[in-house]
Amino acid sequence: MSSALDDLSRINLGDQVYERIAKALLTGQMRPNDKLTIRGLSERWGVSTTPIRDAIKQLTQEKVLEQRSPKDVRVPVMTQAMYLEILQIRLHLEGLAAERAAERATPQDLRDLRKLLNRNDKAADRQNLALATAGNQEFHLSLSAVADMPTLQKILKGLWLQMGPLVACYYDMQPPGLNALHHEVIDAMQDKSPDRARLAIQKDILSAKPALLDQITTLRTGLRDPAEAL
Amino acid sequence: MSSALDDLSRINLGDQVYERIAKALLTGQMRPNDKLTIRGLSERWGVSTTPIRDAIKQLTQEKVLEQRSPKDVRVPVMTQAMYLEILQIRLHLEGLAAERAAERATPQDLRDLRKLLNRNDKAADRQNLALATAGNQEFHLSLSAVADMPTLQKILKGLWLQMGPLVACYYDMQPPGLNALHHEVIDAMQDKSPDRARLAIQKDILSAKPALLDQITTLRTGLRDPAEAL
DNA sequence: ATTTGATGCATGATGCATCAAAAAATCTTG
DNA sequence: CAAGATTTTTTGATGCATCATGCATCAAAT
Repeated sequence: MSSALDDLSRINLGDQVYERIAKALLTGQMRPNDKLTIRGLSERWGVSTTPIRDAIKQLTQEKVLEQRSPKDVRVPVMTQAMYLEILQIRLHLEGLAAERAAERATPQDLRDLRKLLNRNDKAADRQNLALATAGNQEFHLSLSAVADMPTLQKILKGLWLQMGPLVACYYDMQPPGLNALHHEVIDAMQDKSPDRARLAIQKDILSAKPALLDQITTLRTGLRDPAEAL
Repeated sequence: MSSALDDLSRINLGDQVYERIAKALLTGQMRPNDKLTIRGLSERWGVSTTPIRDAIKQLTQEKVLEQRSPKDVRVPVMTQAMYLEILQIRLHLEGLAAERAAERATPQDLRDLRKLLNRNDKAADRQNLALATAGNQEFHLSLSAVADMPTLQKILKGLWLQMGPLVACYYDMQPPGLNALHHEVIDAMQDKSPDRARLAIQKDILSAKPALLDQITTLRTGLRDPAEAL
C-alpha cells in the first residue's frame, strides 16, 4: 500500500517536506492566508532550513503557494477567476485522460478502480473526511495513470494541489456523499466508450462548481481585511 | 521592451540561473544527453552552488531536466511516446487558449501580435535561428496571455521547455520558413471566430509533427550508446 | 493626537564547509 | 588481456553562518 512511502527515509529531505506541506494543504491543516516561514517550519518539524527552503521554493513556483512579497509566502486564497480558469483546463485535460483511459484500460485496471471507488464510498458513509478527499483525488489522478500519460498526470496533480486548500475548506462543512458519476466513468471505460467516459468525468467536475464558487465567496468575505469592517 | 528584465539584477540569483539554463536549452546550447553538474555550472558561470542547485532542482521537478540517477542530471532525450503525449495536451490547451484569446482580443492585442509575426517572418528570412525559434515560441505563449489565463500559460511554458532541446536540434538543420498558419490564427481572432482560431493553431501544431518525429529518431540513433556499436 | 523617522528584530538569499554516496580511475589477479 | 576489487575523485545533500532587507514598534516632533 505504501510502496512509494517505504523509501521515504531514503529520498531527500526536501521532497519529504514537500509531501508534508502538500498533505497539510489537502487536509486543511494549512488554511488559505496562512503564512509560512522557513525558520518557523524548520523549528516546528525539527528539520534544518535547507530542505524547508527547497520545498517552499518549489511549491511557490508551482503557484501552490503564493509569494506576496519577498519575505511573505502564504497559502493562496483562491479567486473566482483562478478557479474558473482551472476548471476549463481540467475539463479539457481530465476529459482527455478519461478518453485515453477508456481506450487502454485493462480488466485489472478496472478492478483496481472499482476497489478504490468502494473504499471512497465507505469513507463517505463514515464521514471520514480525510480519506474521502484523498480518495476522490486519487480517483481523478488514476485516470491519467491508466491512460499512461505521466506528463498529463503531473499537470493535473499540480492543479489539484492548487485547489487543495479550497476543497479542504469546503469538505470541512459539507462532507461528500457517494459519487455516482465516478461509477459511470468506470462503466463507460468497461464498455470501451471514450466519449461517455469523457462526458461523465466532465459532468463530475462541473457538479462541484456551484458549491465551490459559494465556498470562494465565503472564504473571501470571511478573510476580509479588518479595515473593511467600517 | 524589457520591462521584466530590468529588474533582473534585483530578483534572486536562482531565478536568473533558471532563465539562463532555459535559454541554453531553447537555443541548443545544451543538447540532449548533456550532463549538468552543480559545481560545473557554478564554476562556468561564476555563481555559487546554491542558486545553481535551486535552478536545477526546479527544472528537474518540471521534467525539463531528467534525473537518471541520484547524481546524474541530464538534458532528456525526447521519446516518441513523450512527444505524442505532449502533442495531445498541446492540441487541447493551445486550442483552448486560441479560443479564449479570439473572444477577448483587443485591437491593441491584435496589433502587437501582428508586429510579432512580422518580426518572426523577417527572422526566418534572414535565417536567424535564435530569433526565429524564440519568436515562434513567444507567439504560441502570447495566445494564453491574451486569453488572460496565467495558469494555462505556465503549463504551456513548461511543455515548451520540455520540447526545447528537440526543437532546437531540429531547427539546427532545418530552418523555419514563414508561417501562414500563425497569420490565419490572428485573422480568425480579428473576426472573433474562436473555432477558426482553434483549428488554425491546432493545424500549426500538427504541421510540425512529421518532422519532429523524424528528428526524434535521428537523435536517438545518433546518441546511441557506444556499446551498441558492436 | 497623528504622522514620521529611527532602531531592532525577523527573515530570505547566498555562500561555504562537511559528509556520504556515487562515479571514475587504478590496481590486482586469474 | 579481462574482470573484479580497491582506492581516489567527484558530486549532491544538508546544515549553518552571514548578509541585506523588509517590517513592526516606538518615540519624538508637529
